[in-house]
Amino acid sequence: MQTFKSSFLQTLQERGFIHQCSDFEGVDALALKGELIAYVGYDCTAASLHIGNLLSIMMLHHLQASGNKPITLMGGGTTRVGDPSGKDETRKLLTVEQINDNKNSIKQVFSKLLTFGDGKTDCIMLDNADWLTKLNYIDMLRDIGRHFSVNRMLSMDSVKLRLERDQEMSFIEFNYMILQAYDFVELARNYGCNLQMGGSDQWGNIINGVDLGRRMKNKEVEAHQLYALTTPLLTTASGAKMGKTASGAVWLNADMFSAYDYWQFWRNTEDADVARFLKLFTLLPMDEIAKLEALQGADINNAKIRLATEATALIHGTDAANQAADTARKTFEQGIVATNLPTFEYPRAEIIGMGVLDAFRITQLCASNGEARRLIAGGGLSVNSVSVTSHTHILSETDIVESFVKLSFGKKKNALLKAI
RNA sequence: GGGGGAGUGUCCCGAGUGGCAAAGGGGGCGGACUGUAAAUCCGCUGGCUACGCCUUCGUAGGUUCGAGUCCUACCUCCCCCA
Repeated sequence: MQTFKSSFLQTLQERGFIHQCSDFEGVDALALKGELIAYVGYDCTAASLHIGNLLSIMMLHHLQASGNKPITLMGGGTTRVGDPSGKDETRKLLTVEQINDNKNSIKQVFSKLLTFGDGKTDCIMLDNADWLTKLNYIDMLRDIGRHFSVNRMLSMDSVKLRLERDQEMSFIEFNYMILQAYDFVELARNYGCNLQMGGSDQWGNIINGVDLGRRMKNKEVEAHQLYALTTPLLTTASGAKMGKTASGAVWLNADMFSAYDYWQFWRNTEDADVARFLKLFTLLPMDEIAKLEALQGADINNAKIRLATEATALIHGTDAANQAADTARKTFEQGIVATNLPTFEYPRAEIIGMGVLDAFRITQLCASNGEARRLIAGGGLSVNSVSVTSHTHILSETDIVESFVKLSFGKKKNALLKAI
């Protein structure tokens, strides 16, 4: 454990953000003077960022809060190439249109946690398509390519692992690290950027940028020392990768993952992870987290509720977070029908006489009749909190309580049929 | 260019003798126990108008009462030689 002088590194350290750094002292000195200009790059492979990316956004937030300048870099150019890090197979190449759509869709999240503008510590957003697409192949080989040793590139994890597993690695992907390294130098040159942060899987790519900066400095480019800082890979205490659920990733955009589901995701955190996540994913002061951390047994649930509400508020706003907390309390603790569950309206006459299989399919709780049948056989479906015992059950007048029928899939997924 | 090998249940890995809706894992989901946790145990993990029918083993044909399994061509990938 080292001690840092700057509040930036102190904060990152006590909250558990730090995995590796190329030079702690150098970063500490810059941070102390408020002269850090740090960037994180974001892939545009999906229409939303997910909680894996959230870690680095939080880091940028702490950076800004400590008086330094953050840069968010959209990978409009690099996404056209595809990052091979941590992937077994080549991903399908996205079209330029898809990438642009994704880029626009992703952008909205940053303003929740970062202040943009023209001021000294205001965040700026850039897109590496602006310079990467203008590169000339021969010039690039001469100016940048000569600084890269293929011997070394082959030894990078992102390449080596592919080769060891006999997995295909195309030339386009092989170039990814060069482009990312170039990004760093480009940002250093034009924006004074001096630090790149990212997940631990990005270490190799980031270091390449640092090295490129040094090599070019000796030659033609007026550049300053560049630094690298990475966060640990996020896993749950039981070792599973963070952020994957049955339906896929935990997205940050509300239209892809509702505030309620997002709240639920954090609410279902394992006991052993609560303190760690409070530090990483909320802005609660450390002494308050210490109090929550001290809770034992079933009281840990209070800490989880706090975690869920705080984390949801950061991304979806305080109102949405409180509403999600409220819905959860009614649904789970009081068994009351909360009306902001997913609701599907149908004429009263149609609901009466509707088969349960249809009802669960219509409300999208079950994907097929077969799935509904299986779950009924296993006691997993219920109507108005009463377990359904037969797949031939027909909804009747008595199932409609104050014009609602509450359908539940397991204990955690609910939907309402509303009679109109 | 020559020789050898591989592609299996649309989540992944992986058995598979001509009778196969296809072994076994992992993951996921549901149930029990709990605290909306973890661990553990049990069940499920192609579709349907459902004791029956339809669609699935790289693609397209063929042999056969019957093909994941045999034959032919093609596609993709890997290894060795040049």
